[in-house]
Amino acid sequence: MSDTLQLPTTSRSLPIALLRARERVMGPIRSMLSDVGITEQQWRVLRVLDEGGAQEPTRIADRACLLLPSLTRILQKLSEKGLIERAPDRLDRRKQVISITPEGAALIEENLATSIEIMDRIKQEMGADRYEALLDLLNDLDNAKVDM
Amino acid sequence: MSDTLQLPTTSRSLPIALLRARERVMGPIRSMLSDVGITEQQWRVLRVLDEGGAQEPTRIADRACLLLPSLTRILQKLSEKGLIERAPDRLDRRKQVISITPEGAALIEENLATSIEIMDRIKQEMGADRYEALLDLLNDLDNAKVDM
DNA sequence: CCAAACTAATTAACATGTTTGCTAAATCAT
DNA sequence: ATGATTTAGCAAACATGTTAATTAGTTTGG
Repeated sequence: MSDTLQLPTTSRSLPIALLRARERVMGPIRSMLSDVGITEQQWRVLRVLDEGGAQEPTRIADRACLLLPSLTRILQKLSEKGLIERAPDRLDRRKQVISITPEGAALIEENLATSIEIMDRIKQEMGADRYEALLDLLNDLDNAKVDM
Repeated sequence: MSDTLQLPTTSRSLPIALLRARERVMGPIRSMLSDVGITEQQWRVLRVLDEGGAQEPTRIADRACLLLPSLTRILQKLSEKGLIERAPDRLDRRKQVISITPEGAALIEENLATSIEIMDRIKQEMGADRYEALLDLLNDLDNAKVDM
């Protein structure tokens, strides 16, 4: 397909452009994860636990960009799979402490390289400088105050 | 845990950066739409129909970035609300033709200005040049071939 | 012509997104 | 202290995301 003089409207719509870009990135990652039998969100939770150590659900939700009700269900699934464990917090009985099991850590270990490869392919395809520029702009947008 | 393989921190992780940026943009838009009683996806479908005229579900799904099974349910809801209408395609009886009703068009009319205002605020906050650069990079990413 | 392959749309099943409300526990204010 | 407020987490309800299977209609190849 040759270049068009005018891009379709949807391409200049920020919400849709963000949606499409994310789908493009997540496609290969999701296909990797489906081979392992976990979802994208379950993967994010395991990574947060692997990197940040045992922590409470509220903190996990913040780091993994999940709402607490979603996380509640995800933790139940991960617990059933034997990939995480739960323990009560002794100082604050409202809280729990979630930790990754050896099985969970092994799953991360086995798939980390592939995950990095996928992101590197995208980086190469876009060019490293443009890739970094995109990350900068996305963080800018996240830090923008859009409320009145 | 091995330290030779290190994924980027969340702010330099493209999937998470895309997720956060999108949440930032959609927050105010969702709050506008909840006042009207429709969801973000229902709004996208109505806008596609308003802009592109009557068309078939497959085309709507492509333009609104929705999977066909999701769209099927959304069209049912919009039909119940009286915002769209369905008609059979005379040339190909597998197809339908979906069109927006006057009520649906009125809903768009009443909220488009607010929607544009929200995006303009974000554009101002980021700076117009950076906003446009972001859209360009997102489209780049969408056009990148990440499959092998 | 006709069986095979394909296409459009739907349905089903499971997981998550999102809002709301609830319970229990901790903190605050007077 | 103690009533009001806040915080942590869970559950329910509804909508969408995602994959697989299904139905009905159309096109293709021999």
